[in-house]
Amino acid sequence: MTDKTRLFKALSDSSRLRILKMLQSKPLCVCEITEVLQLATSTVSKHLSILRDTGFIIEEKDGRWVNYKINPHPSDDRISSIITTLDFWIADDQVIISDKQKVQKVNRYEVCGR
Amino acid sequence: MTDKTRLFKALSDSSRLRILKMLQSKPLCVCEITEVLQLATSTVSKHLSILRDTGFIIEEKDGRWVNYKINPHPSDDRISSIITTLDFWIADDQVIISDKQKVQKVNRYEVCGR
DNA sequence: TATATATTTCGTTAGTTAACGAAATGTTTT
DNA sequence: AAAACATTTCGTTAACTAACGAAATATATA
Repeated sequence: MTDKTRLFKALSDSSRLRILKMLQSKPLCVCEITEVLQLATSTVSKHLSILRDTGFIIEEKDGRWVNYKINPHPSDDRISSIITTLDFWIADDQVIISDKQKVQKVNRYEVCGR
Repeated sequence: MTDKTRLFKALSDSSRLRILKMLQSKPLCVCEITEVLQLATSTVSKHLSILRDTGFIIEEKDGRWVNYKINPHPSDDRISSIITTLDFWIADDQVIISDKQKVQKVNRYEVCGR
């Protein structure tokens, strides 16, 4: 039963829901997500590892950056189901809308390494 | 965002998932659920209040018993969606199968008040 | 090779959650 | 009204989780 709850536990944190919704706009690196969420880098990295380990997202190394994006081919059908219905499940939330706007503007060359 | 995670938090506990699956077989009172899960009555009562408050189940007073059943008309469409796909999401788990067998046999007149 | 940058891992701390038993509440039966 | 039973509420404890900063790892650039 542990593995059954794991999936829901991954979705039980507002930061992780925000990350999933942000990644539905476009792939992002850790420091860009950190900038939007305003959390410590280590905290964001941990959230990303949880979403990756459950299969919601995948990572792609790009030089010194690690880009994360929505998993395009999850092995677990439940993951696909949740990802596709996520728009419906979390509709017009003010925080989510604000995040999406920030995602459009965020630039890793300006944001990172300060 | 708190209310967005609340729904997933409710599903993040194996006891609560077991309860939902049990109630898909038939309505049950607290002591019957307690007998199957082998937890303290107060613990089961707490789990049921969480599932009720999020809208997954409803309670119906029946004399000295309180029967719980799957909410037939949830106001939140996400609840309906989850309930209908719950069969698919948690398929052929050994604990769930065992629970369903126990649910068939359990009898409130034998189990309660010992 | 050394330095700067990006990310992960580790150890710690504060807040949250699930478990329990005891006490309180409510309902039925005597 | 009192006793019996079912359930909920309350207070406590142990386990879990998210947050952080510091240290470790990895890659790019000077």
